[in-house]
Parts: sequence; structure tokens; C-alpha cells
Amino acid sequence: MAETEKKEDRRVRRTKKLLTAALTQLMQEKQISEITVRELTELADMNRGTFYLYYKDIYDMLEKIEDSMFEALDRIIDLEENESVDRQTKPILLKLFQFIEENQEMCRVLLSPNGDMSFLHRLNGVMREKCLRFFRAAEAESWDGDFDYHYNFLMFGTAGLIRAWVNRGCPESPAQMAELTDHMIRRGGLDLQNN
Amino acid sequence: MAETEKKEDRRVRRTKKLLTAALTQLMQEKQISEITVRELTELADMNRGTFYLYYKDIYDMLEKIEDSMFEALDRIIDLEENESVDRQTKPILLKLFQFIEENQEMCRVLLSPNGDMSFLHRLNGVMREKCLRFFRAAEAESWDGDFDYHYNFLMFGTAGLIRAWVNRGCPESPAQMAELTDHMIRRGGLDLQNN
DNA sequence: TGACAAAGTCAACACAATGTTGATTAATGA
DNA sequence: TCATTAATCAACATTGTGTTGACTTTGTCA
Repeated sequence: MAETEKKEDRRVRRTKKLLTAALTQLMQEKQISEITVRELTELADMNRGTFYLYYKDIYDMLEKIEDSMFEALDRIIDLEENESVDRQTKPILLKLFQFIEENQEMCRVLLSPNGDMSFLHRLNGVMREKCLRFFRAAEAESWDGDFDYHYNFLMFGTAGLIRAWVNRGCPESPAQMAELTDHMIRRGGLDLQNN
Repeated sequence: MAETEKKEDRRVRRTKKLLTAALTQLMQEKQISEITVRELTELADMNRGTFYLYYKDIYDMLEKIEDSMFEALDRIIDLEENESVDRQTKPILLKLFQFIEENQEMCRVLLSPNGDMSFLHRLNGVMREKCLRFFRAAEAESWDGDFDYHYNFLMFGTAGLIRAWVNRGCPESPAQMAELTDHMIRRGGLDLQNN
């Protein structure tokens, strides 16, 4: 459990970084399933056996990368919770988008057609915990047993927003995106007349 | 291009149906990438060589299954367009949810953690065309260059709703879901006070 | 109904990626 | 500096792949 224990040997850091870079590149070109350990290590210019020192297979590697991302996200958002006393969603969204911007390369491939559904689901799960406190406290009794539906709509919608944003290369600032997301969540996307 | 040309030999239909059932089952248990042609055909109780008569590999098979789903969806929604003259989003949503209900097994696995990101993206693309006419004609000039963001939020949000629904086994009727979705799209998920 | 065409079976094949090994060399950090 | 640990390299059995040709079974349609 004790993550980032002390910090690894420089060679280990180097190796993992090279492998991650190679994987990110390959995932832009093809399905994860089509990526072999052989070509990954060839691209990273290292011995094939070295890969197995750290990962069981490609999927195990991707999962471990996601692990460390979620850990970082966890730290950031828990920190936020202490700072802000008010019940706004915006601060938490701002932190989220700042995090996405910093990890935009990996987020882009994970949300691309070659991406990983389980990443979406994990993001869904992690954010759900964070959001529950905000939502439940607010006057959200209106959705009773429908919370699941409401939450899934808003979370997946936000994921769609993130996807579009990273696909464009994050031209807007995290603050702008947090503002837009907050607006979408509160007032919906269609400002139509009531029919 | 000429799809469903005449209709295939009964043996071909049988084979493809058995393979599809086997794939659906296996995808509930494991990642697509971990599914081998060998075990798939063993489960379907047929010769391994038979698989290669129709599909290049597992991914090719999944893609072809998705193809036929999108074809069916296309027909349904194009039909709808002729029937309804008004500019409501609800009729199109109703047809969508009816379609999902009929294909709920496959939809459930495709949207599960073991699912297929490219399915989401294809759904995104197909529905985008359909929705453009409705949205553009409506008073939706408010979002100008931001259409992409709005659309992605609403489409992914709807996908999240679909996911939650099929995961529960579609207890609500398609009409109820269309109503809920319409509400989410128009008024957003949070009915909070304007802060 | 019966004949022909097409689908499915079976065994065999070369090929490629996997995951693991033991011995050796190189880099790190205290 | 030196003991420790990472990385390399070659080799290995194993497994899935994709394809072949000869065969048996099944469906279609005249």
C-alpha cells in the first residue's frame, strides 16, 4: 500500500518512464490489444525481459499507470476539500481540470477510441465519492432513488467534455472549463423554451 | 454495401449467432484482449477454422457486430424522422431507448469496464448527425463555437444514463428513460438555486 | 426427392509472442 | 570504493495464430 516508498533507483525511474512514453505513443496508433511487449520494449530500446521485471503484461502496466494517476487525483481533491468550506462545485471542478491538463497526453489516449473503458469507470467511481458530499448536502432530494441516473449523466457528460477538450489540445484554461462544466451541470445544455 | 443481401444460409446464421452469444458471455468475464479464438470456438462448440471463415480476429468480429447494430439504429431513426414533423427531441430519444432495450445484452458489455471505447465514439458520431438537425434548427445559437463541447457533454451524459439503465436490467420503460433524458438535456441535473 | 453447392470438420503446418531461466555486465548509492 | 541491484543477453518450452487440403455434413432449389 505504501506508495512512492522512498523513491526508486534512478535506473528504475528511467525504465518506467521510457516504457510509459513508448506505451503512450503506441496507444495513439493502435488498440492496446495489438501492442506486444516485444515492440514496446523495442521502441523503448531496452531488453524485453526488463519489462517483466515490473509488469505482468501490457494491461497490468496500463492499470498501474492509472493507479498512480488516481492516487495523484485523490491527493489533489482531498486537499481541496480542506481548503474550501463553501458548498460550491466549481473549486473541485477547477482542480479536476487542472489535473487533466497536466496529464493530457495520457488522458487523451485513455479517452480515445483506442482507450480504456475501465478508466472511465474508475474515474466515475472515484469522483462519485467526492461528489456525494457536495450533492447530498445540497437540495438534491428531488432525485431520490434516481440519484444513480443523475450522477451517471453528469459524470459521463463531464467525461465527454474532458474528451473534447484534450482532443483539441486544451486551448481553454482549466478555469474556463470548470465554469462551462458547472453551467452544464446546473442548467443543462439546451436553453430552449419550455415546450 | 448491399447489406443483408438476400439472407444467408441457415448454417451461416446459426454459426454467427452461436459465436455472438459466446462472445457476449466471454466479454462479461474478461477483457476482449484476453479472449482467444480457441476458447471462443470451444465455448460455441465448433471448429476453430470456422471462425476464420467469417472474421479476421476477435476485434474484427466485434466491429462487424457493431456495424450491424448501427445499421439497425440508422434505419430506425431515419424512419422516425419521416414520421414526426415537430422538432421534439423526445421521439428520437424514445426510439433510441427502445433500440437499446432490444439490444441490452450487447450494450451492457460494450459499456462495461471490459467494453469498447470505439463503440462509444461510433455512437457519438452517428447520433451527432441525427441530432444536428434538431439542435441547429432550435434556438441554439447561444453556443456558437462551443457546439462541440455542448454536444459531447449531452451525448456522453446520455451514454452514462444508458449504461446505468442497462446495468440495472432496464427496469424503467423506454418512454420513462426518454422523458428523463429529455429533462436532463434541457434543464440539467442539478436543480439548485442560482448562486 | 435428389443432386449440387456450400458450410463445417479435422489434422497438420510454420510462425510469432509469451513468460521464464541463469549467467553476465553495468550502474547506483551509501 | 564496494556491495547491491538493475539491465542485458541467449535460450527454452509453451501457446495462440492463421492457413492449408482432404473429408463429411447440411441446406437449397430445380
